[in-house]
Parts: sequence; C-alpha cells; structure tokens
Amino acid sequence: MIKITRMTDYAVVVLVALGATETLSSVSSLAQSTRLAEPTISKVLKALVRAKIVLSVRGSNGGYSLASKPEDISVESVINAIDGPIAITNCSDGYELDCSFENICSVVGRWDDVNTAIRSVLQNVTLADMAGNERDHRNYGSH
Amino acid sequence: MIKITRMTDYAVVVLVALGATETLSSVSSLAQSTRLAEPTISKVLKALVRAKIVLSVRGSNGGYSLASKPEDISVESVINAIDGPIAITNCSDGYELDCSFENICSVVGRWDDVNTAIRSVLQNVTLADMAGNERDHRNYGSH
DNA sequence: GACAAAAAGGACAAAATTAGTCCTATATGG
DNA sequence: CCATATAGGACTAATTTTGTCCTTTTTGTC
Repeated sequence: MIKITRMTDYAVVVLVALGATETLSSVSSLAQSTRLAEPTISKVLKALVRAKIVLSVRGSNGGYSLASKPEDISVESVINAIDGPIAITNCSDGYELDCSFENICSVVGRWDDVNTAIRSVLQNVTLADMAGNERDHRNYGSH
Repeated sequence: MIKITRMTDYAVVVLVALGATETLSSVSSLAQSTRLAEPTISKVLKALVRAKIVLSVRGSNGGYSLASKPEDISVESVINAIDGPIAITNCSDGYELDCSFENICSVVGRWDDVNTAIRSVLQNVTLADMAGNERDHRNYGSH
C-alpha cells in the first residue's frame, strides 16, 4: 500500500506539539506531551532540523521550535525530511539512471506524472490542517 | 518515502503487456515480453485475477486477458489489488480502531483526507496513461 | 573552570515487511 | 491419460524500518 512510514507519522505529532507553544521545547518535554519515547522524538527532530523545518538551540536551556508557522509547513516537506523524496517506484527515483532494461520495458515514465500529482496534493496540506483541533477523530494514534 | 511496492510496479508492466494483445497470454509468453521472472509474473497475476482486473482461463491453451479496456483500469485499482488499500499511516487504516492513546495524541484523523485526495489522483490515472507509447522515458525499468 | 543540560551524529540490533521461488492441486484441450 | 496452464499457498531470503544507545559538541550556571 502507499504509505508513509511511522517515523513521518511521529514527526507530524511532534511538530504539532512544537507548534502548540511559543517557547523552546526540549526532547523531554515533548516526550511528556506526545507520549512518544525520547530517543524516537530525538531522531525525528534531528531530521527535521537538517531539513530546516525545525530550529534548534544547543546547550543548557536549549531546545527546539518550529522554523515557520504551522500553516506554512507542508506535509510534503515533512515527508521529504523523514523519508526522502516522494517517488512511487524504485526506477523513477533517479537512482537507477543506468537502467539497462530501458528499451525492453514497455512501461515508461508515467509514474513521474503520478508522483508530481501526489506531491502537489501533499504540498497543499499543512501542519495547521493536521493539527485539526475540531477533533472528530476516531482511529489515530501514532504508536 | 511514499512508494508503491515493486510488485505493483511489476503489475503495471504485466498489465500493459497484456493490453498489447487481443489473445490470451500465458505466463511464459508474458515472461518473454516483459523480461520478468515467471514466478513473479504468476504471483502478480493471481492477485489481479482475484481483484477481477484480469480474466483467466485455466487448462491447456489457457491464459490471461484484461477484464476491461486499459483506459478503464485505474492505477488505484491495481495498487489496491497488489498492496491493499491506500492508507497513509498505520493508525488510519482501520486496524487500530481501539487505539488507546486517542485522547493524548494531538494529531487527529486528517490523514484520512490526505488519503482520499491521493486516491482520487490515482483513480484518474489509467493503464492507458501508463502505457504511454510516446516513450520519452529515461529512468524506468521495473527490476 | 567544572558541571549539568541539551542537541548532533552516527552505529547498531531487532522487528517487520517485501520479494521471490517452489510445491501441490485443479482444470481442460487433444 | 497426458501435456499445458492456472490457483493457492507455504516458505526463505533480502530489504527496510524501528527504536535504542553511545559519544561528541555546545552552552548556561555556579
């Protein structure tokens, strides 16, 4: 099935928690608010910092904060940060440019169009959307 | 990353090959035209038959054929047949309805909307689109 | 300056998933 | 009855994903 990894799922949970406060949040405080394990939160945050979705301050009293407003952070960028670029097949993700079966294979690069379409859907969903405090949720939990 | 499994990739290759002829195709003939291994093709076809995307005729002179025209077979239905329903997270796919962290977890059911949107994108891409004989492909190969 | 609190980075084993093959059963035309 | 095909499922190997831990770097505070 088309699925996002659990790590991305966690990332969204952590980001929503980060967005809920103005101050810096440490891993341990995030662990309390999200109920996720510290090492997991830490791992996810490292990737988000590298992707510049989250800002970090090191040292004592340090912590993390969102680099932009929740409504300016797309789910697409989060997926990208955690799981790498959205690409629906192995061959169309750019790592197999030297594919030697190219002229036999009858299916061509149409997955690219599919990828582009999916990407644009995800670019239009923001963290603010995911936070959805109207909460009529039934079956979500991230663990 | 959001990705379809290699099996789905194979399925599309096989389906396009199936669509290229009017007559029944056996696994061995498909192996020749697609260059995929017979057991793999066989496995994929079994799933496609169960999903009624492909028709099969057993016994001598038997083989497979598309159940509908390529332009009426969506990529979404193929993904469904091979990988199961498109669902972006574990918790939103219906298997964890009894999620006990529901009221702690701050992210709610917004993934459902995302799933729906992605599904509709994939419903609008057909096998005919994937066949794309204009072939300006660069990096596809399915192996 | 020493120490404590925190993030950064990466290594790693366990768990889960996916891929691929193979074996047996069933169906059917000749 | 035999050869050819599909049906179904079991099973192993390969790959990917998870989750944890350890070491290093940074920085505030006493």
